[in-house]
Amino acid sequence: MSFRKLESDPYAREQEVLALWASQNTFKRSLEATREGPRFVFYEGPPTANGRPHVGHLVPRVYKDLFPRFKTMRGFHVERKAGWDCHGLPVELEVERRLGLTSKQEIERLGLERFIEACKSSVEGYIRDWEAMIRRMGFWIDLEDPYVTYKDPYIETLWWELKTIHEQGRLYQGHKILPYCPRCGTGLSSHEVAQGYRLATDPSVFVKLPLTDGHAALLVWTTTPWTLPANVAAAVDPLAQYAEVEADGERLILAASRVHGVLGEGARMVRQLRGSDLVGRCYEPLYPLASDGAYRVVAADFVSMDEGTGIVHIAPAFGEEDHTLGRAEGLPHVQPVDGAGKFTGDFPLAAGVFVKEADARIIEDLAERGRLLRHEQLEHEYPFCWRCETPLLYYAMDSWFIATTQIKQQLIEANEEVHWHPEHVGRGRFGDFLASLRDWALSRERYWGTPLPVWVCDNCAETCVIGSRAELTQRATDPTAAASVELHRPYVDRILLQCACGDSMRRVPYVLDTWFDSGSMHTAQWHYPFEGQERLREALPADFICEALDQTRGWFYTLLATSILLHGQGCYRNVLVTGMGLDAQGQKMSKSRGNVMDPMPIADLHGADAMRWQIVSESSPWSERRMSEEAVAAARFGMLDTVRNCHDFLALYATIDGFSPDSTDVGTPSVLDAWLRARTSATVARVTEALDGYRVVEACRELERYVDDLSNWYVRLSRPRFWVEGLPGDKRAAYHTLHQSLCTLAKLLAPFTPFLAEALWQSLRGPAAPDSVHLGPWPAAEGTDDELEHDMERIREIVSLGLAARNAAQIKVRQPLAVLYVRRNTGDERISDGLWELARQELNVRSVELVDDLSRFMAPQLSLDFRVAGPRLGGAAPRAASALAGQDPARVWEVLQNEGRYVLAIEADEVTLQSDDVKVAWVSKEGYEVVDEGPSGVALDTRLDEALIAEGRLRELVHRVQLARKEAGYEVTDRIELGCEGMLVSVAERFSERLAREVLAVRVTPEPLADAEHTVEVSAGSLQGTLTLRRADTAARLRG
RNA sequence: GGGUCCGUAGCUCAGGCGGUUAGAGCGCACGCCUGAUAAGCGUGAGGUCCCUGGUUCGAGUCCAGGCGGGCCCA
Repeated sequence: MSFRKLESDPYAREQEVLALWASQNTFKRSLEATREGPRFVFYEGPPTANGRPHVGHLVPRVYKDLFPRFKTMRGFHVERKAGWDCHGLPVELEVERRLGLTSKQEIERLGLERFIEACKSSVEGYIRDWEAMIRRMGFWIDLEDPYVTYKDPYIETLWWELKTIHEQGRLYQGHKILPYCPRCGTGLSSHEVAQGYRLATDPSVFVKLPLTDGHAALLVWTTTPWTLPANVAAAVDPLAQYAEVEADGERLILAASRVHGVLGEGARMVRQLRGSDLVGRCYEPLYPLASDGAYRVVAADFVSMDEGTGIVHIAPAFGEEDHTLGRAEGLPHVQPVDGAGKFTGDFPLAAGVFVKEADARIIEDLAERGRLLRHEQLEHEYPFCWRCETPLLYYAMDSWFIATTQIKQQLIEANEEVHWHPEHVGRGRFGDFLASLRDWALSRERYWGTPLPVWVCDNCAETCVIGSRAELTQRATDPTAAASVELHRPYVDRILLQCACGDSMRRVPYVLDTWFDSGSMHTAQWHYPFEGQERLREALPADFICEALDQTRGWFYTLLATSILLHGQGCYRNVLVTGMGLDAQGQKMSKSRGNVMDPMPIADLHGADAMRWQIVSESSPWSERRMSEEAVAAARFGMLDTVRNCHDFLALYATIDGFSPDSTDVGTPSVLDAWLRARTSATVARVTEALDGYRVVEACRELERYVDDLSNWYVRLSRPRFWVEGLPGDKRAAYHTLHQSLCTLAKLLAPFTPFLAEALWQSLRGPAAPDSVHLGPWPAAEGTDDELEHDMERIREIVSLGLAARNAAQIKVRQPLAVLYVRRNTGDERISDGLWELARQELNVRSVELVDDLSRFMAPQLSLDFRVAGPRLGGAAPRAASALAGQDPARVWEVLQNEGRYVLAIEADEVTLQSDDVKVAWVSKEGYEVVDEGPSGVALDTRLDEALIAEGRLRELVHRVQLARKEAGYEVTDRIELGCEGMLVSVAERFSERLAREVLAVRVTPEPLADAEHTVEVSAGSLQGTLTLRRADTAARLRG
């Protein structure tokens, strides 16, 4: 058994650990080892395989690795199946860019086969990038058996799901107004639209609609002038007050409450009328595109009085409320815009022009015809396509829906059972979303996605939903082709089904919203129900899922919705929501902003562990975090290197002494050892409790405090114990304690920094121990001792005050002092001698004494408080002040304390001072240095006598020799011969034995060595002279 | 406009049952230590706890309103 220093280069260290894990198959074995344990079910939220991973993606992934590792060490079986989300518009867009395509027409011209295959290879490429990142970062997830949403078995499960939903009567085809991307040529679901709201500048126009029966015109307002050609009605609130006013010689009608806001002071009231008075009246169309029944005033309940004119322009083709109203009112449907968002020939003024670009032309036309009151620019939030940034249009479209509103109550109830971390996401953001739930618009008119398994008869319009490949084969006109067809467009589109009517059925041209793919992973990852029935039963619901906040309406929702639909229950118990990863400037990291950071170079420079530690220790999972190389470096040097140093300290001496961790002789533990054991146990307890409650930062803070105590107290104070020759009981105890502590620390760090933990473990473990820290059990908290922890804290406080006193007195620690007086605090009596001894050593004082108060080490300094005494004494105040300065302050203070007053003689006069006339400042008396900080105070005796000075010189000399040894490059075990000269001789002779022992000198001579290997001049105060050194074995060789 | 979180030292963040003098780490300054040495320790400077008002003997903390920022929704 031999210890070695840990590799200090993070890259090299982590590569060694990765190689170890690979060769020993550690991850798989950790799963096998827990096979019989209780399950802790984890679901992997599949990364979208459409971009390289950046550091922002690391945030949830660190937690997704941390908790499974923790639970595994706690004995749970934590299966971790990887997953890849492969379909969707983003993939298509990327491929379009790569192939230089810009529209659906071009894709179809190219041929769907080539397009789909390009999508496939694009996805595969990104999966490989992700795999490389996951491996490098040490994330343990089974990459060899992932679920892949574009593979046929996965799709087959989705088909089964849709058929099941269809059989529940919850899959329907509807005609609804949907946000539509004219560039992508497809409608978007509400959660997709949610991704793309942005501040935009649009025209804001007020348009006049002259009534046919009178001289006034209705005033309407819109921010989408391009919808005006499709106007067929104007809606008013029948219960609201409207006003006919005259402004600039025109008669206008608008809501009474809007007159001031829209027209300002200049409008003159002509008459008041109710909204219901207007209903049914007709107006001159702006563009006469509609047939009968249009261009009239209708009543509606959604008319807002907060903005606009209180009269709403109605275009049923372009608004959901308009559409509903249009149906109810029997208004004609005017649709002058085609699928690409361009005006058709029905509207010659702007035929072929993209609607948003036609705004200016329409405004100009209306102005020329005197129909425009005014127009301006308005900044507001407007939805854009979340991938291609094209402004969305609201369009009446055919679409397939899942009637999720039917299961709204179940969703809400299931959500109440979920433990959200933080709680407010589940309550607020997610809860609100469920409360205002809408049906799920499922279909997309695209190519790279799960095909909607719906076939419709060409002849009789019979509809058929297919739920499996077997069913497809059975119903197909060509069963052989159907049996092996790839379940993607265009291949599957070629499969025709036999209709009962004798004609053939054709698949509808839609693919699914990709969120249905990933949201179905609880079921589709097992290819259920065709396979994996047992596994589904075991793994529903998940105990733990974790993704970033932006998944709230995405994955978190679609998982829950499909689970309720298919299994009648929710599918996750704990959700840990992480904040977004921002760049160093606080900007959200995104491809379009161009501020993404590649994790790999940072990992190679500072280590995956440092990145992991930085992420988990800095702030709570759900807070946003700025990612930067500097922050990672800080984690590395602040925490990880401190741990490494503690280990290397042990390794240095353990190697010299041949210490074996397996020896059963634990030596004779000191109070310091007892304290570290107690401290370790307390840390285990606190870290465990914090992780059980998903409070990660709290766990990290505990570990940081512990590592600080270990390094800056235990190791520092224990150093002399390791310098002793041989292996006495105290030294063995120190080895055992430090070794045990580091082993426990390795286990505690394993979920956080798995590489460093493993490297520690490999160095420290005995032959009987598990061959990976990740295969070992989580440590148990045994033997805490609150009283001892508390006493040590008190000792550290006293040491800190004592050092502050030395600092103030400017006496270095190397100079021994006689005594430190400590003002007694409650509980100080019970502190053991061993602890007091630590304080003596650390402060280099002969004794530490408890006293009841420190006043005898201090003297008062008195001065007149002019603010109090001035008004009372008037002109006498300055003379009183100088008289006071001439008194003995101690006596004045005593009298003031005892009698409350002091009589000052000033020339022939006398002045009586009261207690509050005098300001007092306490200063240390000559020969003492007092540091008093509220409840704790100490007084250091700074007086030196001959013996102390001599001791100080010895310490100085030892220090100089040690420095010289180091400069000479000697090993810590090398014996030396030492030659002293000049004023060093007297010190060396007086303390020859101690000097020799402390610097490992076999011989100390009172003159310079003749054949010295190293010579240094010493000049430290009165200590002047030359030191000469030579290694003893060199000396022996020379003599021999 | 609605929901939600956040605003504390130069930076990153704790604290948040109301209670002496508001903390930590990093950075900075000064010093110490030197057999962990490309380490370690101490001390110090540095704060309008976003603002305004309220409750209270007392508010960083509770309440109301506002300002600023993030995310989500409309």
